[in-house]
Amino acid sequence: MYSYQYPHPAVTTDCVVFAFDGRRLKVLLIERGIQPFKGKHALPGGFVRLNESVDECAVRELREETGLLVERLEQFHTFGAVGRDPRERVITVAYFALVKPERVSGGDDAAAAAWFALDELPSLAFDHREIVDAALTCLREDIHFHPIGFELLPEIFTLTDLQRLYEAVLGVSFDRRNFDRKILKSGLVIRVDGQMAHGNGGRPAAVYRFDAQRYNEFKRDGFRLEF
Amino acid sequence: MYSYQYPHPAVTTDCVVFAFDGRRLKVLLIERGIQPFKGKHALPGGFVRLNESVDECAVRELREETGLLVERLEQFHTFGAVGRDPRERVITVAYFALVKPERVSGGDDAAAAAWFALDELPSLAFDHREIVDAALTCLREDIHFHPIGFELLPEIFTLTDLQRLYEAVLGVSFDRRNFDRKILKSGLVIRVDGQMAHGNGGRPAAVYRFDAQRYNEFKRDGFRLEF
DNA sequence: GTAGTTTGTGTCATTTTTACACAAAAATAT
DNA sequence: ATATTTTTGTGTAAAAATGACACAAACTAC
Repeated sequence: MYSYQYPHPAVTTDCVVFAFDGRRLKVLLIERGIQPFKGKHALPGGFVRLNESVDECAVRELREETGLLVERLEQFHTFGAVGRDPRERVITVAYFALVKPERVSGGDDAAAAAWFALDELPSLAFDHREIVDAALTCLREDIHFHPIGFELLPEIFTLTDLQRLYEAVLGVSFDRRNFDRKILKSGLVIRVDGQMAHGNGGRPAAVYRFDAQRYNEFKRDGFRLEF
Repeated sequence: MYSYQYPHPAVTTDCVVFAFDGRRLKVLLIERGIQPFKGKHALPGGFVRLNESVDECAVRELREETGLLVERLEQFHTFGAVGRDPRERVITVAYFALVKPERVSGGDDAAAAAWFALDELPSLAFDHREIVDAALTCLREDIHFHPIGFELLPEIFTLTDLQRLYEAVLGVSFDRRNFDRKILKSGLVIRVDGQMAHGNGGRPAAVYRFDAQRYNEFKRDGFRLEF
């Protein structure tokens, strides 16, 4: 029993984990094992402990509930409406993460966790649908400033992969030649020699990797990819 | 006495209120009347009540402590490190607001509140310095997408005023003719006829006001002012 | 091998950006 | 009053970025 002179809300973290399967953005959801909303899908998350920072809580809860150990969790909004949890007053700090496709069906012990395409989300517990929508909005703004491909694509990729990612996130489509020109001019990607991407049902494509140094400069100074 | 089965942190809100005096950005601070950090300067803010949303708390606390009733408070980050308050575990949700200069030395009953230039901030209580810095970073990103001049400048203003605002926020300087051309082409401002801005020690300048409709379009669709 | 899919490649017109200088109007100093 | 200082108003030319656009080559699937 923990007593306070004034009433205290509970504080949780929730994580919206995005991945890209080459066509669509996906989100990692768990199935709730307890009431309320037992059996419904929800974002991985849980209560903040007093001896951990909120950021640490987000990382820990995500790992505990899905097996994913994520390098970077980006806090994007805190949801603090009255009544968003039927049990008690709960304020949740929401994070999003980007993971590479290697980890989507990977060896993580994500028994209860599963990926859902953004446009085929099941009904979610609490206000988690609103949280996912807010995360997506945030990602769409972020993509203008941060070269997020680094975190969502495999180590090596084709320019078409990168273009599909941008198109999926922003919901638009680009001219292939103009897109390539812009990306190449930025110096963000480096061509990987002696390798081609086969198996797409067409002419093999040149493969690229991100230039980590240039990538970090962009993260620091801002990156402007405007279409 | 309020008791819980598990320990709960306290949750507060803090507000970074920015104003622009024509030269520099200023921040509204209060002087703490109680321990801890009694006598030190701090951001206006306080504990979230269970019957109000976190957003409502931010508005209420700002009004109670400074007399300012702000139309829009923008939540930008939640600070959740362990030990950031010596009394107990406190997580704070931070907001920022922009106010017009009319309200800076205005009739608000802001007895204990005072404005400080950003580059002359006193030492602050808690981690509030870090919060101010984060707010400024956020404002610098925001200015690229939102025509914040509407909220920081008086109803009518000169293009030089607007340019000084951008220069103060971003810490750079622009060519006057190129700046004017870009602003005018955007259609964001409308010239106010029959009035000139005298008293600046030079040739009188044409005065402008924001086009509210165009302003709202920009807020919805995004606004790109790149220099 | 045939059809279908995907990649690689370049140019031109338009738009946008950047750099840059001097005269006019007012305030200030003498 | 007069001179000096400060601030505003105005245009152009070169460079860079953007957007539109088509066809041949390399592979896969059948």
